[in-house]
Amino acid sequence: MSKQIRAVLAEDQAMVLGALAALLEIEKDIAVVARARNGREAMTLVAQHEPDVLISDIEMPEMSGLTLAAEVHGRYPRVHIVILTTFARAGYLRRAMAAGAQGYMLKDRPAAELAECVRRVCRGLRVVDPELAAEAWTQEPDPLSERERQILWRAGEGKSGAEIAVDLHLSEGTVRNYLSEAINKLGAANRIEAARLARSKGWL
Amino acid sequence: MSKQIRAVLAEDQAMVLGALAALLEIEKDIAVVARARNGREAMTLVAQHEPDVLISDIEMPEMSGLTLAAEVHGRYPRVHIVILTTFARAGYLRRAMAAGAQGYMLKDRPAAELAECVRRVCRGLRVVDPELAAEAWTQEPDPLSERERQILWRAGEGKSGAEIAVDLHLSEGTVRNYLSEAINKLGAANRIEAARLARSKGWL
DNA sequence: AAGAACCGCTGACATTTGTCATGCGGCGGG
DNA sequence: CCCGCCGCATGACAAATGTCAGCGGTTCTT
Repeated sequence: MSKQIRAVLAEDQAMVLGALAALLEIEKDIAVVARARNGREAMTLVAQHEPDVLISDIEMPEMSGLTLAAEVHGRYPRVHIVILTTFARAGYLRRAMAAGAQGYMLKDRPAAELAECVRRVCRGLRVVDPELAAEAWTQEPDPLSERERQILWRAGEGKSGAEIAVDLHLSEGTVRNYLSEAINKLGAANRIEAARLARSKGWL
Repeated sequence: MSKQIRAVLAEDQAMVLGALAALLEIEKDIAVVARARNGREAMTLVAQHEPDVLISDIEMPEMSGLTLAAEVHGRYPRVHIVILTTFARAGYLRRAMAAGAQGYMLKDRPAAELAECVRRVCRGLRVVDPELAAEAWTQEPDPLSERERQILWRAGEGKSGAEIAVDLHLSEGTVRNYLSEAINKLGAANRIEAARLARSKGWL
């Protein structure tokens, strides 16, 4: 029997952080050696403890889990990284893998899978939600142009065509054209649906 | 020493659900007798177990935690209710209290507070985040009628007037009127802004 | 029974949004 | 050089959205 797996946990919601730690502590072969509430704190704690694995959320204040993953992977390549997030977005998965993460877990999955995922990752395996992985390969990359992105973003915030035009120094007609194009590319029925769709794919 | 506190837990993210359960199970005086992943399931399980306390998230599929709270409070007034959510919104708090909840906890708070909150609530006390409570008194109350809420919600999802009309068995004109009224009440420029505003205040 | 307060409906109207065809100037590659 | 592409623009039109005034029916008050 090998030694315990030493884990650092990063998650911005304190209650969830504590709960996840409790969940992992149930496992006799895993020990949570430190807890962080944002990316910067996590970086420090990883440096201090050089754990076997870092389990991190993505959307955190100070430093995103993706940035954190990249930095940790660069400086401490022997620390395995598991991203644990709410968002099943192909774009996030792509970036996580590029940042050197070995695992990408969804908070939607049964609690039991977390410990199992940690173990596998520490044995050098990759663990990715199969459905999401499939989607990441299938999914065409972001079809939006930069302009379309800017415009769709503002539209999603409730701005009118006129306001967006002023914002970006464009004519109102042009804004309508871009919006129409974006709606069409995304197969949506109107700007709102288009914005929601793009957001859900991680393109906004 | 009295008997263990029996709790039902409702939370849509399975991993968080499991983790919170693990967190509570650490306490010797609390037992999680059932776990639900949405409001409807929770309702059934409360009926089956008639627990001492129901701990529920707000934003869940099938049935919102607020609706759930109201139903449970109506049918099983002896079940204490704690709302556990990410959102520090005065409107949510207000509605939770109106629905008969005794506790309103934020997922931001330290993990240790959860068990303590559960104990207090079971002793008949109310537990509310003090900062949020203060804000709830300051803020003007929800100006939206139930209809306006239903309609604004759907509008915020990108549905057209026609779709909403079918959804709610109303005429399209009526939908437009309600929407106009809501936009006006909220001081917004259009349905999207109105929906965002209402959401941010916890009125949706 | 009269009035007030709602709720849902209609019709008319102005404005915003979505779609299309088309034009203009700059820029890079054959 | 000339072609084609790209970003931005127009104009014209249909459809969706926002605003208003007003109508009938129900329920609650008085």
